Order: sequence, then structure tokens, then C-alpha cells
Amino acid sequence: DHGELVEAATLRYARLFGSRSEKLARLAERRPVFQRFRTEEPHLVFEPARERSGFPPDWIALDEWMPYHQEGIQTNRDQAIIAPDVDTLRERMKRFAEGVDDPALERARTPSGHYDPARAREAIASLIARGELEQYIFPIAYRPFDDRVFLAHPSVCHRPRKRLLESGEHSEFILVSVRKDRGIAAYRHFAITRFIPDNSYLSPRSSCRSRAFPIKDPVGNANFSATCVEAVESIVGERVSAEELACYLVSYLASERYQDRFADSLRHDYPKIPLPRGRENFQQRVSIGERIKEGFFAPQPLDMEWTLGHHPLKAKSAVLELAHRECDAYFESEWGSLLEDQPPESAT
DNA sequence: AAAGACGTCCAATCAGCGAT
DNA sequence: ATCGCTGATTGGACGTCTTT
Repeated sequence: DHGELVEAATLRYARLFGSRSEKLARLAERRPVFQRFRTEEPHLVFEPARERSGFPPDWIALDEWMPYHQEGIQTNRDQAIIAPDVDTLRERMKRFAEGVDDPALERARTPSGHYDPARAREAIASLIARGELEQYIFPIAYRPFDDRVFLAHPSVCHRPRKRLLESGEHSEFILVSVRKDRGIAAYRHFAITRFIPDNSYLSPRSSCRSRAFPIKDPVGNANFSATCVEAVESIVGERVSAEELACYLVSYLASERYQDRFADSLRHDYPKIPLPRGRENFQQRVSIGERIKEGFFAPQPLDMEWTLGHHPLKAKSAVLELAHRECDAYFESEWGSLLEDQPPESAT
């Protein structure tokens, strides 16, 4: 028996950046390097207190807005079963079935605890023999602005996500986000795709997997909770479609202002979005969201550096850039008071 | 049993940096 | 120019638990 805990230990935190000598110099300085902090209920996390308050309590989490959501495709054999087009994939699968040499098939020929190449080869051969191979070839949003096709057959694809494929068939577009992210890079984990996303669409890190929120569920119904739809409709005063609701959410999710302001919360769970203030607010946000959506599907003539998820990109569509600015400006005008929210006093 | 969720861990590769 | 080191990136393996 060590008695009851009377006093918590003093916790101090520092993270140093730079070269070795810079770090040593920083450590050698007299002034304190470490930041003291207190842990906070309920989780008593060993991290300095959040700099800012999180989402306001009445904002609604994305997974509440859109009840059907799933992780993206995880093939475990990208090289073999993902291809730029159907012909390439079909020919490659023929080579796989026939045992013809092809460096792209190396993974598919390597056994692992969860994968038997011999069985996979048999399964593919039989698909080809029955003329059914193409029934399993689907488009995939592999990486940002890099759509491809993949073979959604369980013999070769670790997680083909059958239900997600069905959703994708019904959905005009799909929102892509993540549940959490431990990294230190800015939170930029939001995209709109035409096809169902790969698990690593936003980031290859397994702790930060992409999740698809299709606007229609696997059956083809609007993928929005009845509660949320009713709440929005009573505020707006008329029926709203799945597309409109999705665009409304997009007008928040795509804003870098929003992403930066709530970065701490976004690292721990899904984004949250408030109900609209009124009819006009809803309509304006829907129209901003529509332009963001168009921007994601437009050609990319702008030579500029930006980040989507953890992927640095070198080109951007002019439509998207304009819509992003519009998004930020609107967020600022609507939620300026939240942006001014000062960090709590931190002891040093 | 299969599919889904969600972690840890791993290997290959590469970039930056200071030292040799 | 090369070497060793750190750390990030990338694509994946797999354990464990839950849900279907």
C-alpha cells in the first residue's frame, strides 16, 4: 500500500526542432525550455492543454450527419491489382492467371499469413474462364486527382469493401475525411471524390486512414440522418436534397480557417458542423460547397503548391482555389468570434 | 466465418545535415 | 565526395477485438 495520491507530479513538455546544434543551444539557454502543464479530466492526457476551446457543444459530428461511412479500399497489393485503366488490369490479371512473368505481379505472388497466391491465382483464372473478371473491376480514387481502376475480388484484395462499392454506384460524389491524425503537419484531411477512395487517399499512415462518406447509402437512399434532415428542413423551411446537405457540410469541411481553428479537436475525432442559422445562410453555404465540389473535378491549370491530407500537390484548379478563398471568407464572417477565442492562461 | 475497425510494427527508400 | 545518422514517407503485414 503506497497510500493515496495527494499531489500530482509536475509535468513539463518540450519539443525541439532544428539541427543538432540548434537543439543543444536551445537546451543550454538559461530560460526555461519546458512548458508546464496540468493534466485534465477525463483522460488525463500527458500533453499540454489545448490552446483553444474545441467545437461548440451543439455542433454535430460528421458521422452523425452521415450515418453510413467506411474506411477506404485496402488492397495490400496495390502494384498488382490497381491500374490506370481496365485494359491494363485485364491483361495483367491474364498474366497472373497464366503465370507469365510481370514485375507488377510480384506482390500478388508473395504469400503472407493472410494470403495464398496459389488460391488467388486459381480464383482469378476461374473468373477469366467464366468471363466474369470485369464484373470486379471498379474505378477508385487512388490518390488526390489520380483516379484508377482496381480488382475488387476478395481473393486478391485485402478489403474490397463491397458495401462501399454499392454506395459508390449510387453516389454522385463522396466526401473523404479521417477520424484522427497524430501528426504535427497541418490538418488538411478533407476531399471530395467521384469514386470510392483508397485507404491511403489522404495519407499513407495507417493511423490516419481515409474514410468515405458517400452521399447515398449502399441501398441508394440519401445518406443523412433523419434527425439532421428534419432539423435543417425546419430551419430552411423547405425540403433539402442529399446533394445540398453534402455541399452545406463541404462549405465548412473544406475551409482551412475551420481546419486550423479546430485542429486540436480534429486530431482526436471526426469534424463537427453546426446546423444552419437560417434559410439564407444555408443557401449561401450550399452554393459555396457546390463550387468546392466543382473545383475538385475541374482541370488543374494553376501552378501552385498546396496540401491535401499529407500529400503535397503542385497544381490546383482555379475554381477550387477561388472556392477555398470564398469558404474561408465566409467562415470568418460567420464565426469571427470563435476565431478570436483566446487560449487559456498557461503556466510557465 | 467473413468483414470491419483500429491499432502496432516493419522494411525500403529518401532527404537533410554535419562530420570525415 | 562520401558516410552515418535521424526522421519522414510509403506500402504493407498482422494481431485483436467487434459486428454481421
